[in-house]
Formats: sequence, structure tokens, C-alpha cells
Amino acid sequence: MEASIRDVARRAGVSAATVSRILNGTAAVSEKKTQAVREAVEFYSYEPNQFARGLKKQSSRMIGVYFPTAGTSMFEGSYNLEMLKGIEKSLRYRDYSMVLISETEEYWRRKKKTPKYLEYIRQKRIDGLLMSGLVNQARDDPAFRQIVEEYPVVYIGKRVHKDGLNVYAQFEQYNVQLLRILYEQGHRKILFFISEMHRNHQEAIERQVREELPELELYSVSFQGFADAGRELLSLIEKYVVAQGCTAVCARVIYEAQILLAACAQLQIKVPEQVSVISVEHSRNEGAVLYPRVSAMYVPAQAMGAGAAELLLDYIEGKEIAENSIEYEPEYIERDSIRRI
Amino acid sequence: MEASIRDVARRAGVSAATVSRILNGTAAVSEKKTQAVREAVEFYSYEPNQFARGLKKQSSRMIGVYFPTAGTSMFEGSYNLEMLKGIEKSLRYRDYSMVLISETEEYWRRKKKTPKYLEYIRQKRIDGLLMSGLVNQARDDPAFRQIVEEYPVVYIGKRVHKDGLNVYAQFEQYNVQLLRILYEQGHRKILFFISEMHRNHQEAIERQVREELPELELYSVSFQGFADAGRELLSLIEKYVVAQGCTAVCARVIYEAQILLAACAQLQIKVPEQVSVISVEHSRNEGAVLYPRVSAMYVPAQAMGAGAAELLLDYIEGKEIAENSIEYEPEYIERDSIRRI
DNA sequence: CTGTTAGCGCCTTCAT
DNA sequence: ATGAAGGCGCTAACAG
Repeated sequence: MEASIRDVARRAGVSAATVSRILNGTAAVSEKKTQAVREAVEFYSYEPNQFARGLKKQSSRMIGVYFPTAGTSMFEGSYNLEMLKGIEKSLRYRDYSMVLISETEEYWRRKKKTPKYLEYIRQKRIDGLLMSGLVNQARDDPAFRQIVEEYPVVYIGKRVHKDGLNVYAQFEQYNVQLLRILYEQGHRKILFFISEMHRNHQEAIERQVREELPELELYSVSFQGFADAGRELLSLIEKYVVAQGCTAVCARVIYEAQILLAACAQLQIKVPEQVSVISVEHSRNEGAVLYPRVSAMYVPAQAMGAGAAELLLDYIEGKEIAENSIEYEPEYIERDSIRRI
Repeated sequence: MEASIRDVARRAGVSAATVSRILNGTAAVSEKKTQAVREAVEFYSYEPNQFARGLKKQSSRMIGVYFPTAGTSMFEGSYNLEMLKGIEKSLRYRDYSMVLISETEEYWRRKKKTPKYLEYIRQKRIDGLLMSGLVNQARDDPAFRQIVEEYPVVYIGKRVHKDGLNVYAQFEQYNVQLLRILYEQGHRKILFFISEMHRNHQEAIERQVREELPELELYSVSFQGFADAGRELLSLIEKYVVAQGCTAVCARVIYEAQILLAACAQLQIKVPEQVSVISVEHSRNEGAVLYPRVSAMYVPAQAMGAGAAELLLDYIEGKEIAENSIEYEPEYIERDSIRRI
């Protein structure tokens, strides 16, 4: 058993209350006793038991991070990773810690059980929650709606509940922007990758494209495979670039662009001479380490993570919140992978 | 205020103890009361307060993860990421959660303060600790030695304390193995990247090479730059491959091999025709998405993370531990990036 | 099988 | 400025 506050008090010849006051700076205490207590704390390497403290204060200074992932891990893809970095930074700065919450498969199978994130917050293990990347299925989950309404939660991504705290970038807009850039360079047949997760945005993007870029033939392809990505991409390129005659490809993330480039190299298709490649990047300069350097829309995922954490902590600590929902602006970075035709 | 066990007890018309017994399955309770309690739990969406429970049980079912990083984030590099995935998996399976501990810079500047990982364990926030990637400086930290001796800790990497729990792969051996493979393919001048962190292994590797592969000229280069890696690598290739005539390059991680390949492409150096490339990979098939597919030594980082977590939990839960230190075997995977000369 | 009781370690009145 | 006392919510020992 570690030393308790009473041990410290006894050794310093004071009461437990005095020790508490000194440790928390709650009230003035004489210099003499302060010294004695410091010595005793040092002696025992005393650290206040957080269960007891939490029981009293009803706060753990821990923040939960919940990034549900269908099949793959939350430590995958630079979008997630950059967000995690940003979150970690903000939390560390404000002296909170980060608890990773990963749902058991069991929950998704039989929806009866309480989801873990809710459990954690009800159990007071965490003071607040950062969420991202919910699939549509989850957004309709009553447990989810409840938590957003009743507890301190920031959702990163398209806002789910009209009052909820939220941080986002305009997915549809920057994707259309990417297509517009290619269009202005003369491209009229574009292969556009979109993930299952963003299916719900697809229609809006396509509509906007039809209105604004009338001559554009857009081939939206939903392409899952993280697993055997190389082979899959190879056949997609053969189908859309070689056979259909697409002159440009729009990738969703740099990792995808990388595999795309490898596939092109294998097929002896030169980038950008024969096909242009454009991508989204979530980490600064991610596109610059490829060859050729890939032009990309930079989405500041790390800043979004950090901002979400700040917002949550401000809310928890009762600070004034200027905006419930904060938008982050992507920035286009021109490099060497696209050309005018 | 959330409902407490007494609220549930009152509504079910039983005592708090009975509720506790039902929730924990600690003792037999009549079917009737069980039903009533279940209803009340449902009614309040009751979840036991973890502060109170922890205070009683002195356990939080949380495990700390501490990957100190000089400058860069713990969410960087597939070695870390794969370990995190493995850890996450094991912990989830056994119903523990994962707390990320990141040291404040402050600690490393002025070594006075207690490091956070020690603080957390003394405060009982976590039941145990998983550590990895300590720089040499940290290994000599008295706070560190103390924790390894006194608390439930598993270190992932070369063992630090003779009695500590530990999980590792033989860094020196598999690196020499990589060089041996190139040697057997006729390579006699090899550019070998080694990180600052592994400086202490360098000598051992070089000694073994001198003994075993006498004709080999090894150019060990310590190359930090994650930042402007591309440019840096370009000049290293020009220096060692073009000028010195190295016929093979050994990369430390796939990310590095990727940049290497991009640099070679830029310099019009064909791989493997003009230079062979070999690497270490920490995620299965990581090397296969590059072009050409890179031959690599697969180090099972994910399994190591999972194994470390298992070991720690077994220890915490008082299970018999067969081996204090577990070795993981890397596996060489031949692909297309090296050739006989 | 069930209820009563007594802490776990801390913080916060209240009284001095 | 300081100490005594009570209670945060839960569980385990004891008594019935």
C-alpha cells in the first residue's frame, strides 16, 4: 500500500486537512508546516490517490478518444494519426490525459449492450469525449444521439446534432475544388475515388460537378481494399485510364496516391505526362515525398484534432465558447503530378 | 448527478449490497430481486462509479502506454503504430483500457519533476505500464530503474533491468542478416542507414560484419531527417551510390525505402538493376506496395505489442509467467528490389 | 439469501 | 491558520 495523506500528515506533525490545503493551494498555511509537509511528501514519494480525489471532485482529467473503425484500426491512415497527434498535443498542454476507447465487435453485432464510450462517460472514467469518423449506421444510433445531447462531446467531422460541439472541414467543397483544378487544366474525363464512408457525399459532389463543370465525365469509384490495394488499383487503371481514356485521377489520401504511382510505374504509364494525379493530404508535405511530387489539397487534420480538444476542454472547464462549430480551411498545394492537356 | 447504487437499491426495494452482488456476480441472489434490480439499473441507465469502485478495489483496469519520442510524435513510424495496434487489441480483448502517457518537455529539461509515467502509477490511475523506445539517456534515469524494479512494467525492446518483464527482437542479428543476404548476392559495398537511437548497436553490428563478411565495405550513415528527407537522401545516394560505388542500400524502415525509391527515380537510377534496396518492415507486406516491391525483414511489431500487453496483464492478474523475457523472430521476405551482381 | 456496517483516501465545511 | 468530522459511491466482512 502506498503512503496516504494521513501518513504524510503524521510525519509532518499536522492534520490531513493541512496537507490537502498545501497540495492544492486551497488556503494559506504557515511556512513552517509547509516545509515539514514538503519533506514528508518527498520522503514517501507521495502522490494523491486519484480514486479518492476523483470520488470527491467527480472529475478524472481524462478525455476519451473514440474513432470507430470498420475492420481497420484507429491507428491507420494519416487523417486519424494527425488528429491523434493534435489531440495529444492539446491535452498534454492542458494536463489532461488521453484514453483510447475502442468498441468491442460485440457491440456492433448485437446492439443491445451500452456502447463503451457511453459507459465510460457514465462511469466517470472520462470527463469528455472526442469522436470522429462515425459511419452512417452509428450516427443514427440512439445511444449516440443521447450522448451528444447530454454530455461533453466534440465531434470531428460533419456535425451530427444541431447543438453539438463540432469541428470540421468541408469535404464536398474541397473535393469539388480538386476536380475544378483538373478541369481548368483541360481534363474532361476523371477517375474519382470515393470511400464507402463518404458515399453520402457522393451525390452532392456529382450534382455540383454537373452544374459547374458541365463537360466533365466523372467516374466515381468506390474502392475499399487496403489489403490487396496494389492489384486492385492496377485493374482500375487499366479499365478507366487505359480503356476509358481518363486523363486524371483524384486520390483520397496520399497513401492511395502512392500505390497509384507504383501501379502506374508498373504499367509504364508516365505521371504526369500520360495521366495526372491529384490527392488530398492530411499531413503537411505528405505528397512531396513521392515521385513525382503529388499536388494535393492539404486538410489540416492535426489542427482539427488540436482544435477539437481545445474546444472540449474549454467547454468542460466552463469557459465561454465563441462558436459551437469551427470550420477548418483546406489549402491547395501545387506540385508536379498534374499537367495541362 | 448520476444515479448511485443506492438509488437503484431503493427502486428495486433491496439493499445496496444486493445490487452490488448482482452486478458483480459475487454471490447468489434470488431470481425475484435480480429481476427488480435489473429493471432499476435499466431505468436509471446506471453505471457504477469507477472512482468509488477503484477506491475499494485499488485497480483501474487501465494500462499506461509510454513511448517517449525525441521531437516526433508517438504516432509516427510503423514500428510504433503496429505496436499500438497490438497493444490495443490485447487490452480490448481482456477488457482493459489504454491510457496514452506523453511526457511534458518540461520533464526532460529539468529532471527534477517526477516523470508522468511514475506519477500515474503511484496515483493508481493505471494498473501497469508498457514502455518502448527509450533513448539511452532515459534508461539511466533513476526514476526509470525504480519503476522497472517495483511496479508492473513491460519494456518492449532490449531489456533494461535483469529482472524486468520484457519483449524484444534481436536488432543486431536481423540487421546483420540483411547484410548477409546482400553479401551472398555478391554485394561488397553497402550503404547502411542507422538511426541515432540505435547508435549503441552500431559497433556490435560492424564487429560481427568484419568477422563474418570480411570483404564487405560497410558505410554506416546516421540520417535523421524526417523533415526534408527527400533532399537529404538524394545527396546521400549521389555520394555513396554514384560516387563511392555502393551497389546496395539497406533501409531501416519502409517509409525510408519509399523515399529512397523516389530519390532513385528522380536520379534515373534503376532499382534493382543499378542498385539493390533492402529494408526492415514492421507491418506485413508494407514493402509490397512500393514499386519495385521491396525485399524486407519483417519484424512482427504488432505481435510484440500484443505479447507485451498479454505478459503485463498476466503478471497483474497474478497468473504464472513462463518467461520473463520473450523473443520475437523476424522473417525475411524476398521480393523484387535486390539482385545478384 | 440478505441487510447492516465499516472503511477505501481525499476534500471541504465547520468550528476554533 | 488549523483540526475534527462527514461524506463522495462502492464492496467485503459480518451477522443474521
